[in-house]
Amino acid sequence: MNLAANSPSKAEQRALVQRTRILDAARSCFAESGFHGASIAAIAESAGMSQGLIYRYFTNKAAIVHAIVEEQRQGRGEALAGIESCHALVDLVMGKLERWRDSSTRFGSEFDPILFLEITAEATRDPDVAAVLATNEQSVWCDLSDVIRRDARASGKVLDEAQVQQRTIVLRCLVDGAILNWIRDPSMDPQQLRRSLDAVCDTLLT
Amino acid sequence: MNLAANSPSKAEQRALVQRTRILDAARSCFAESGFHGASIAAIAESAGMSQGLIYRYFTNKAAIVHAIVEEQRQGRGEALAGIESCHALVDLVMGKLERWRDSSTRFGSEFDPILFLEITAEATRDPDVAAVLATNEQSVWCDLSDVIRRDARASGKVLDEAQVQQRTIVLRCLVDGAILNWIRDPSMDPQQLRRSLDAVCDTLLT
Amino acid sequence: MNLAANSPSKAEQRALVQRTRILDAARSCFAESGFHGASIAAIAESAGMSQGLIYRYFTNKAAIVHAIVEEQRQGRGEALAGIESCHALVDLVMGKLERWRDSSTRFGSEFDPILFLEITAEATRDPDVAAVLATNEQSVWCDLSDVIRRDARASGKVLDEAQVQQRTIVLRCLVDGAILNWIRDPSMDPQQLRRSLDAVCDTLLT
Amino acid sequence: MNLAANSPSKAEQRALVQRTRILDAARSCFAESGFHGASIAAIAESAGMSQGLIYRYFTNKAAIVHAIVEEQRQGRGEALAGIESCHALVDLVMGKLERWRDSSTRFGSEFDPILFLEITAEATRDPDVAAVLATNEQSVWCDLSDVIRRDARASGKVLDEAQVQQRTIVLRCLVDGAILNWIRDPSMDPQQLRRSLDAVCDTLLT
DNA sequence: CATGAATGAGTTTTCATTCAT
DNA sequence: CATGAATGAAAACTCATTCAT
Repeated sequence: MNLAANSPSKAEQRALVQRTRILDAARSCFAESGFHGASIAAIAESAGMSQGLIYRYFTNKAAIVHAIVEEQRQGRGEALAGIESCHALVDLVMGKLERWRDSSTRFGSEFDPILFLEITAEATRDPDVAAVLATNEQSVWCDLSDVIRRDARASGKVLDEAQVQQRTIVLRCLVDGAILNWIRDPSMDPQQLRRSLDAVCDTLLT
Repeated sequence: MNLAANSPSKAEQRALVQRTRILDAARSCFAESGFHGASIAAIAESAGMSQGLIYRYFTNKAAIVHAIVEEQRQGRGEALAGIESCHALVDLVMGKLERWRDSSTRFGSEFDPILFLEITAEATRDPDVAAVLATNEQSVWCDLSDVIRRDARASGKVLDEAQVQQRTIVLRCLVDGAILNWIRDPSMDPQQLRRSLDAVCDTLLT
Repeated sequence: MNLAANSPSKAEQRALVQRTRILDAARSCFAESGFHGASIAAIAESAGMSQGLIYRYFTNKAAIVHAIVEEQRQGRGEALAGIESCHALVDLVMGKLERWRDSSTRFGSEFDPILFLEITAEATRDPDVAAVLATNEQSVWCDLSDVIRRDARASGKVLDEAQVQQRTIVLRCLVDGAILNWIRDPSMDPQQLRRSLDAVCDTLLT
Repeated sequence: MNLAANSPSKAEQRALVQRTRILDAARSCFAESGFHGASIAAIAESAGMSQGLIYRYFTNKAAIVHAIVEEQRQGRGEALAGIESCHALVDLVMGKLERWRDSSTRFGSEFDPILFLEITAEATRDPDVAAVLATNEQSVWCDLSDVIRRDARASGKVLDEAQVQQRTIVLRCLVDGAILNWIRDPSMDPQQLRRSLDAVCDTLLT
């Protein structure tokens, strides 16, 4: 008997595969047309299945949106988890942005700046999305504060709590602003952006 | 006949009033429901006119969106035009954000951060919107660069072109990031955000 | 100015006409296919208009059902209002049943036994329908009791309240049962049914 | 070999069990949501089996409806078969109605007044159902006539055929009307209803 | 025998757009 | 100039039925 306690059954595996197919399709459709602009029909076609089948795996279009939101939240959390310094953070963000621009076909649950915008906008309408975002903001805040503290410690400085908070805010604004500008101004030079962010990071330790 | 060359006729004046009524309504509907979520019916009702009349002044729903985009672009330009220093810029942005949060009925052609998001997202889909945005980015870039230069001159510093560019990028990211964070994290303390931005502005002159 | 206080405007008149067109179509579709079996598409086609237009006059399919229920309720009330004796009641009911059978194309808001069934069944599911029915039952009860009392008085008898109630129940069951049998057994002889009901009415006065 | 001519094989027995499970589930779903409102999915879940399996035992959803109709017909026949007098009939009907109201989970092949309505309504649409009902009406007619005759004989009266027919009609209307009223007016007092029906039965023998 | 994933046609409902008045 | 009734296409969602496993 290889039916160990938690090993997924064949049916469960298939269900997972299907959910993933739908989410992959939804992600790309949402990024292309927005949450409201993308139709179930488009997602179904992109996923290569009938519209009806989607409703076997998600009760709602909203449920798909929520799943995407949750997925992006997790991705953001995992990415931040391993970050040790401000410069590493800049490197991470710039890397993701460049990888995103290069891949015409974005697959996997990779970070997508347009989805990031879409989710933020949706949060002002859908309370469920807002709730997920609110919770996430707190953990992001903690992660960034830790980065700031670690960075300071590494360079032999001592920051009081007020200083940590201030710098955390700056870091957040910088990162979010970089993402937004990346979208708003596709002609922006990545190298220059990266250098600018790094420069601010340096001053954060002064 | 006082119908001199450029003085608008009565009919033209009326047309302008009507367009403004529609745009006011559209702005609030778009901010509330998004470009796709807001219906012509809702805009018409909010404008206190029939749906059909809207099509006398705008050929399309898209045309209304474009007008709103253009309007916000102008507003941004005018606001930046009078700015003399980084700190004044921070003050301007924070003032707009706080005024927006306080006004339950957002009205007039005031800056709206949600609309700002919506427009950015739409630019990735509608090439016309993207074009307007791209043009605008350049003039914003010039304005911000000027602010940086003026600030430097005022404090007796001399910056080479590379330094100006780098600081301009930082300024842009900070401002956009502040707007984004304002939406994503409604619990954020405005005073703290303002102090953080001011702090970075100080370092920009060091 | 012929715009007297309550005289309906042209628009209101048109709206009324359209509502009536829809209700006429709905009545016949519902009678033919049942509340759930009849589609909005069928009603729209039967009414000779687009599906979308129906939603200008009724918010819901449920709203149409409710309007039909209300309409039948009123019809029943008005019909009962003028009844003076049990025999007149039997005559009324039988007349309506025969007229219904004869008219292949049932128009107007005439009583329809199949709708009557459909409404009763729907009341067990839709609380709104149930509420209308419950209220109606009371007024029907009063009307029938009055008929019983008047009949008794006319034949010089005195009935105590318990007797009135008992006979009212019998009357209700007889009428409803006649309607049900009329549907269940299309081969039933109307004359015989009428005689049977009349016979019971006679005994009610004994 | 004990597989005598008519003894059902094990497979046949199983098939019977499965059919019964499906019909039990269908009955309760149909009573709750109506023939159109109840989905195969709901029936399958209620029966604790897959949707596909249902189609091994019934070709159609319509086939299930027909089976339910047939089943209720048989139940009605069997119930009437043992009836000796009008009062016994009233007792039977009232007993079934009260038992139905009390049982929150209606189960078994017990009589269900809502199903009774649903079937009658369906008969006006589905010719097959209408045919079953028509045949049934005749046998019910015979049964009721017999009850009338027996009752008369028991009380030493002689009725000519016309009288028997008239009273049979009254009996049918009373019973059907009682069922209909039971549904339409859930606040009705069972005792009073029973007394009223009994009172009419008494007059039928006068 | 049994499953339940999959389909496709159908459902109700919405909405940008047009046009007779 | 202004209305708002009307349309048709498309949206989200449901469901009876089939079929590979």
